[in-house]
Amino acid sequence: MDIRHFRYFVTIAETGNITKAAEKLGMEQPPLSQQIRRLESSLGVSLFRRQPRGVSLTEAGLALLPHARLILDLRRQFIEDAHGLAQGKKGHLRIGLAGAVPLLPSIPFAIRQFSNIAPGVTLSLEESNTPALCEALLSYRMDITILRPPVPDQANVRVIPLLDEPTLIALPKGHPFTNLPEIHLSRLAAEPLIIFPRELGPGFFDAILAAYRDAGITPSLGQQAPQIAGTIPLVAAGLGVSIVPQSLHQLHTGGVTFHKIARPAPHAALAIGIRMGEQPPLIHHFITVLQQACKTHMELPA
Amino acid sequence: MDIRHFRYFVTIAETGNITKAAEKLGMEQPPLSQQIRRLESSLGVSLFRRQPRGVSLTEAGLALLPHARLILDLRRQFIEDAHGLAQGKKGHLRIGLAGAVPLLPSIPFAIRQFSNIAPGVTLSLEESNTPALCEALLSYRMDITILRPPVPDQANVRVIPLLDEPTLIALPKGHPFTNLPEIHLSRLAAEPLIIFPRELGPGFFDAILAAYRDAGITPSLGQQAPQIAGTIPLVAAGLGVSIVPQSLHQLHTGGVTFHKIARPAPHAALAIGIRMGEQPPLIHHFITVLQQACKTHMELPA
DNA sequence: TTGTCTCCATATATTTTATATATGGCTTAT
DNA sequence: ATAAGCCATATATAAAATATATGGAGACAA
Repeated sequence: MDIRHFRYFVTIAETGNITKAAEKLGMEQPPLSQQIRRLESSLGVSLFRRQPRGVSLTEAGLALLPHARLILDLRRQFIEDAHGLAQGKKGHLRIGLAGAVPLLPSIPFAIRQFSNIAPGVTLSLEESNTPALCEALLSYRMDITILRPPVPDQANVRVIPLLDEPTLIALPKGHPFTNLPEIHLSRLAAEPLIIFPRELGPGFFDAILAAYRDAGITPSLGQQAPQIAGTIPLVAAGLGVSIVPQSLHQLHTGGVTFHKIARPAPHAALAIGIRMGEQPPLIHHFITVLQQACKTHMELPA
Repeated sequence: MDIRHFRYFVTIAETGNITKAAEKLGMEQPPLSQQIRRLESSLGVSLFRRQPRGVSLTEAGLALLPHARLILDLRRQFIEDAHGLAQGKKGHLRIGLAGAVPLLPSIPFAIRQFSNIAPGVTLSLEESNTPALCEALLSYRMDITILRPPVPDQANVRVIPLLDEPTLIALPKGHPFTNLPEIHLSRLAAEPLIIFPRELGPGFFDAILAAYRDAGITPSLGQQAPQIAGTIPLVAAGLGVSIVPQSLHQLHTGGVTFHKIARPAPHAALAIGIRMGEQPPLIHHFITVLQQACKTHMELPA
């Protein structure tokens, strides 16, 4: 009982004539006769009545015909689904986002755009830190990530630069520098720096430290926040200042003001991370949409 | 994309290990690897990720797996249905009944009993005259008939005697003979005989005529009724008398009384009619139930 | 009725296809 | 470092479906 047999059965039932059915099936009559007989004997039922001018369905055949059609239909659907998945028109994408990435307008924009373009694709989003994202990626719990380079194992994760986000200084409300149009890092020498821990975001951490160094000072490290957005409440509490990606200015939690940084200012790099060597069409599409969105969306009002 | 491939796919997905899956499938590992690779290339999707310690489903594979399971299930159901049909446990039976047969208690009784025994079988009933039943039988519009022999083409219809039903005389209400315990046919010589036309029921017709002849008289033929039960209103209208199968006494249409016939009395023979040479289990079962019901149900109160 | 035509069944040969066997390479575990 | 597990490849074998050739039974027309 193979797919082939279902097709034979249905075609013969439709033509009522083994010879013509064979022609329709692109084969000769004897093998078709043989296969149908074999099918009937294996099922233990006669599907057709052999008549002088052709064949006609028996009661059993009539009863089973819709069932056979259904199976053929489902098989066709299966194959179509597979092709859809192959072309990235259908499927599911598990997206991992580094801290505060959803606050960056171009990312949600790109995601919305992608779901419009590929309505057959379902998405799931998860926010985490860069090392955890890499691990999830490599253990196939995620399909694509937007992270803050560098990544722990360059060998297995392919990193595609996406954009460089400017950073802002976050000051507690009422801080003396609040009125300055832009602040040079050197003026922060005396303030404890609240920062996202290096092990959770080495790229961002190092960029900030490098900027301090370029400004000729060494920051006094204050408390650490387990998430990038978590630095804001600490600043609001007066525990120090922080350097954060520009997108965080969208967090309208009272008690904190954001300020431009005079050059040299650190940048928060964002990149796409995918498994090395892989690039299914679904992921490829998504990357294209992301890059496009980041190019056209040169947004981020200060 | 064959049934086999679906099974391979599902089994590998379940074991996560091609070698073990092959064992489970009763085959060796290389052909299984080969078939899955062929399947993947024909679908254009990778179903599995080859990993050092086995294989794991890709997103596409995960998405397609339930679909494959469904198809395998439906195929199994198909085969089970076919076997059910083969054994007469499932299916449909188109039953043709000669005129007034449903009035005979043992027939509906048998039908009810059969639907209890074989709940998977659906039944359809149709009442018609014997020649029409035979034709429907031979053109496969019916599967089994209960008719009044003889039948037109003995060659193609197999007739299995079922029972001999006594007949009654139907008199218009108030007829002088109404009070007699039983009536000899000879006393009906003067009464027009309302009868079911010979072309629609030769067996019954001839049996009545033979009884008249045996009684030494010739009936004066009155109006004909297109159905056996149709004779009753004609009798009630005073157009004559009629000889009817005993079961018709159940028709409580006013204006007619039924009376025993003194011997020699005609009998209305009932028989099962099926297509010559065929006897699917479903029909065989039904015949058995019918015969049993007619034996135990030696009913028919006068 | 006879001849012819249509259509299915059977028999044999051929080809295709799947499978088994043997082996190699890669990765993980001990 | 060595062994074990697992998948891939190559070749050979076996099984299967199919094509070709032919026969037979019934239907239809003359």
